[in-house]
Amino acid sequence: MVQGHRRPTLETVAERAGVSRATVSRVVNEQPSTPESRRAVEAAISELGYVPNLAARTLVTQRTGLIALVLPESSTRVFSEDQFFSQLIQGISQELDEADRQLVLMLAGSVESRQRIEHSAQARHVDGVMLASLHGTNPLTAALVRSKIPVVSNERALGPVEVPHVDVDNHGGARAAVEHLIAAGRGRIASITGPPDMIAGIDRRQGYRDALGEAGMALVEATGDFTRSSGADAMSRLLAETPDIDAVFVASDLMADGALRTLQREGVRVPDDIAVIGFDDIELARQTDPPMTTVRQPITGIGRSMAGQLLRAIDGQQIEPAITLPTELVLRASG
Amino acid sequence: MVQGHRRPTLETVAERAGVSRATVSRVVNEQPSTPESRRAVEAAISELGYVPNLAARTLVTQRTGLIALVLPESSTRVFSEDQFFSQLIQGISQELDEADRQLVLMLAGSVESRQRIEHSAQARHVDGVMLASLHGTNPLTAALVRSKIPVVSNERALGPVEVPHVDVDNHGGARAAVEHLIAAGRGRIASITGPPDMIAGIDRRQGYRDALGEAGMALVEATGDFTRSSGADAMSRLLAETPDIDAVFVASDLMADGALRTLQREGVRVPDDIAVIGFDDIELARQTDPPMTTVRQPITGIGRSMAGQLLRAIDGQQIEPAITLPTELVLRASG
DNA sequence: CTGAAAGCGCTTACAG
DNA sequence: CTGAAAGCGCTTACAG
Repeated sequence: MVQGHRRPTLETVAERAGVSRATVSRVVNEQPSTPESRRAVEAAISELGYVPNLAARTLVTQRTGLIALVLPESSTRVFSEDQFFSQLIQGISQELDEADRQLVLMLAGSVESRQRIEHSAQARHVDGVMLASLHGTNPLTAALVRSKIPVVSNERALGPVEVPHVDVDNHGGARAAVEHLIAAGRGRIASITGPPDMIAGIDRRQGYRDALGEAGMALVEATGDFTRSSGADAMSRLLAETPDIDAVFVASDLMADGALRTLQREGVRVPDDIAVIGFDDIELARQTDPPMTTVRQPITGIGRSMAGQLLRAIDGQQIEPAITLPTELVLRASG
Repeated sequence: MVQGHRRPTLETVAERAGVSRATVSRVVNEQPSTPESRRAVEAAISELGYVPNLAARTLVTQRTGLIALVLPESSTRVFSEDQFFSQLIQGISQELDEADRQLVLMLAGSVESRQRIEHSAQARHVDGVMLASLHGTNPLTAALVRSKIPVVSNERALGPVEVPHVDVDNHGGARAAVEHLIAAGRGRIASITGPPDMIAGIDRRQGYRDALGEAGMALVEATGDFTRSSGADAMSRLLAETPDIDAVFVASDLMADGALRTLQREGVRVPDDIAVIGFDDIELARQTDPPMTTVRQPITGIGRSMAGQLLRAIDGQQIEPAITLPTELVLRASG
């Protein structure tokens, strides 16, 4: 491969191969051509080290090959220890890799960054946008939907705008966890809930409430924000206010780890005195003491599915307005 | 703002404002123009909702405004609970936001993805590349340096290639931690080290060795891979093989958390029986029981500095081949 | 300061 | 299947 002073263009390759630019373009884009010209072009390409210029291609095709993932930078969750976003990105990457698309990460922390993202979408700097855990009230969601760029979210929107989404059965998962506790004979079941302005917080709480309601049992709730320390604090409050509880359903594994640490410090035995069940099944759940019973959600699968849906939407296909992936109760020692 | 059927172009704006395309371009790019034409153009822009086409601009300026961050997807660290990458990204984003550049995330897991990244760099799909914790032997590093695209790494390369980097004083930080243990009267100090093929693992281990060597004390080492479970396992081995140790310097907070869990399970008191010091000072360090003494490294600062250096390199400026940021021993209860 | 014009590097009907 | 030509939407010397 010869390195010239400047990058070779289609023109250079055409000259070398003795064909027209159009023919080179067709070979590059794998369109029909005679074996001879294909061979000549391919030889020229590798001799010159030709790589197509993305900008030029984008200018005519109106496709950038870039897919944005918008994350709420300011959220305590993104940059907490929670593995949710890491796993989500992993799933998304797998799918985009296969489609030869490039992931672009955009953090929607400040007002300015939100405007930049909105701007990027309007200018079609990217072909489509994935929204992850933006609170439903975030103005960005509505703005993107309005701009008509293909969008997929990882949860249903809270506000009036409709946005296609891929989510898990938060309600059913929470309900299954609580029903398991009831079946195990637990009589006073509390819950450490997630933020009341996030779907994951709302739906899991509702699952807890519905399960207890059907059993005619009383609600005992403490609110957290999906961080470990909020779980630890919530557990302390529960212990102080309702010392007779014998089980806790915690809306995330990280909060459950915090709760377990509080219980351990207070000398409360798990699960003998109080059973604990988390939600997520991140790696941490296998490493707590005792290992954590939890509701597994297929985070990587959400990522793959979101990316797949978005790719189809960009392709002009009709996509389902909502996909709900199943959860699964994983029994370990804590509850 | 009027929404036409298709996006407005410079041409449309020029017509509406009654000036030439060149004048519109100059106003958009904040070049000198008379107040009157500026006003007319700005009015037309907002009426039409004009947003410049990135591809067209890139085609002529040869700048994309995109900056890549390449992460080793396969590494256990990226998608572990370790907050290192999250914080690094946060720092990078702050800096890029200010410069109005867009971050593009590229995961270098598979051979194919590495080739795609190399390809992207050659094709100048991005203006520059940041490398984070790619093992020095990774062929990608050399390939990028060869392609002459501006590159900055978060650690010095292990192989023969030189790459500008921003790192922390791993050696000095480790040394300070161990010297603190010695000064506190600990007589048999072990270390749980990081991977021997990563700079952070190598340098922190050397800092431990040098501090012990000067004090004439014997080395007691167990190797981990920066994950929590590897820290727990290494601690178990140390306890079994050298039960007389009274302190451990652990090369990362996450491994130190694993070690603390092992000690707690084994009924070993911290710091009374064994003192523990970690490295990183991520949020977790404040939440362990007891709270962790650790070596703080300014991860967000590394990100900002990397991005800053890269931006300067892209700008054609000469940048320093190496920047080393200081670490700081944070005293809490564990050691 | 402004406009006419060239050119960035591709793709894609349109003929042949 | 192939080539000549137009065009994607900008920026930027060059005159004036």
